[in-house]
Amino acid sequence: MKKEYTVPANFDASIYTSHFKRSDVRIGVTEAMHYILDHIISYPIDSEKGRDTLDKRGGVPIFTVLLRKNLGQRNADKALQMLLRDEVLVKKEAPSMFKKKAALYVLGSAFTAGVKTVPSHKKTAPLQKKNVVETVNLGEKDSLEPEDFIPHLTKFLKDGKLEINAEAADFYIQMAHSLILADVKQIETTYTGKKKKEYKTKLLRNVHKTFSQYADATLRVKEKGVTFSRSTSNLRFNTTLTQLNRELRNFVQYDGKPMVQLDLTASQPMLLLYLLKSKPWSEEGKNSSSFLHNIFKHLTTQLKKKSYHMLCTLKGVSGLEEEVKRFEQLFEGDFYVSLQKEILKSNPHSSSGFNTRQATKSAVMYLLFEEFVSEKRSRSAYVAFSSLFPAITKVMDTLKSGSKNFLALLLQQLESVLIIDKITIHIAYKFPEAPLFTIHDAILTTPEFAALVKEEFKESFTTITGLKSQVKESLLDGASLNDTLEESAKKELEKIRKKTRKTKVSEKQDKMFPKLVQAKIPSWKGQTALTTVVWTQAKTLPLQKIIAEHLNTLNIGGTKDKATKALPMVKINNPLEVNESLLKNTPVRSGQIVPIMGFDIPSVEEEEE
DNA sequence: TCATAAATTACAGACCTGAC
DNA sequence: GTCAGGTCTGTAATTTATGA
Repeated sequence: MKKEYTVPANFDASIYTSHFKRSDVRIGVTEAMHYILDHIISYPIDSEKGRDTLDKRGGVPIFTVLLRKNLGQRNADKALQMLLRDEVLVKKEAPSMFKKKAALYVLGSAFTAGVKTVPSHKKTAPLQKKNVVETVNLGEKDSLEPEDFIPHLTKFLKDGKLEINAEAADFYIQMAHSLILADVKQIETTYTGKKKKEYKTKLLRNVHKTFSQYADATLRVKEKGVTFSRSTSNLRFNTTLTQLNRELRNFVQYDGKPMVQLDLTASQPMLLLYLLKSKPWSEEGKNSSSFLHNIFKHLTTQLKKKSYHMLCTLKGVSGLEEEVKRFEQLFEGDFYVSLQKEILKSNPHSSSGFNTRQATKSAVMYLLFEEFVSEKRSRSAYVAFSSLFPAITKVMDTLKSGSKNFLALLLQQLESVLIIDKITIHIAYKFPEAPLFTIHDAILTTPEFAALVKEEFKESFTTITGLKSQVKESLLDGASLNDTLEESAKKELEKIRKKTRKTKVSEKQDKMFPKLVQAKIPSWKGQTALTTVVWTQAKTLPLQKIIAEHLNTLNIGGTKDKATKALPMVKINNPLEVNESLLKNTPVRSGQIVPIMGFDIPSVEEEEE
């Protein structure tokens, strides 16, 4: 608690506060001004490092939330406002600094000559930042400009020929949706009575939500076109395609033709094998200039914490050669099936986690990317794998020991460089006509080039890594999806049920859509109507269609009761349509409050009609 | 587990309102 | 004019989707 404040010598608070009639306000605001100025002048108090940081930032941060807490909202706001108005303080324009929770301030140029002290009246806590995010990454996020580096991929994304068959996708979504709705009605739960009804209602809401998200995704591709960027951390090339739901990917077309997806089978284990055979941590590795060694070197210097220790441990692992040979043999057949057999052979009792091919695949992902320390080492998947491949497990553990994302990043960078900067460049050179797209470890092209690209994919993978690979080919065709529709719908429902089970059924019933009970429409006729925030909230509702339709029928002074009635079920996909008709037909004046939501989510019974 | 991007929600900060 | 509370808007934070 300070007894006095340090303020600029020529600062006189009474100029700013004398017009306040109430003395407590005068004192409060004066105190606040002094407090703020003192904070600016005597910051940083201690270390050299603090001073450096201050220089770098070019101003003193003030967290408004703390200022208000310490001084009271009114005093803090008024004081800051007046100090800024007369340029006693100047706010630094520094976008995104402190994640917008604080702004940077410096003294105005007229107030930098000398300081004086003034007494403190209140016992006010210093402006500590302890509860607020202290360390903020001030480094700029430098994004690679993909078109400069990988024109062989971006040119197909930019030529406007990549599109999604939105009608077909929408039809598929609706089919799946209705199938799921039918299934939901037959669901038997352990819940009874009211709880059962609640569960189903909630489940239905999630179903609606999920499908409205899917519908949005197709619309996005159609309206916004494709977007792409390349990550600096894992070097992956992210595009609209990588974000798209797996099923919806079947409706993507290039130049009116469907796509063929060429997948590297068991790509992550394969890359692990490549890593284990190359041993970039060994002495020979140090001098090699292959891309794998470069990536490894670069990553170890980047995440250098404990990396020296890590390298020593890696060199000390014995018996690796023999294990890698055994590991490589698994790739002769289907890797996951072979691994599953091996594990079940040696560990017939702890078979859980390796029952099916799919389970084995998940288990492998888990083993690759989870960090196993202390009690986690007793988990069955880890026990089973490590008894079969102790040296490989040791290597993996060591790689994760410095930073737990090391192995994940390493494999992802390997995969990206291999696919994007090596293989696809090679293919593009050989077949310049072939459209090429990537989804991380998969390459997509059109059917007429599929065979050529597939062969080249395999061949250049082998040339670069020295490993034999298998490439799985699948035609992405919306029509063939209908055969597996029921199955997909079941899977989707399972996913949604899992999500629904996570939260307790009875929770949040009354808080479903709290913000939508009332909404203010800022202006109308040619001006902005629904704000984006209100709209995003409105359109996520399962009953999105109702809201806009309903607004159209509303008169001035419409009540919540009126709004609750007449709720037609009309599907509206495009928010813009709704906005426009809202402007034309809704007789509301600027700033008027109109009820948007005044109804509950229909229960299962009501839905049946 | 790891990664990224988009959607969605929460909240800061400025401004507004009506009683006093 | 203040006070106590509100709205509005843009952005940070979180969630949810994708990938492995």
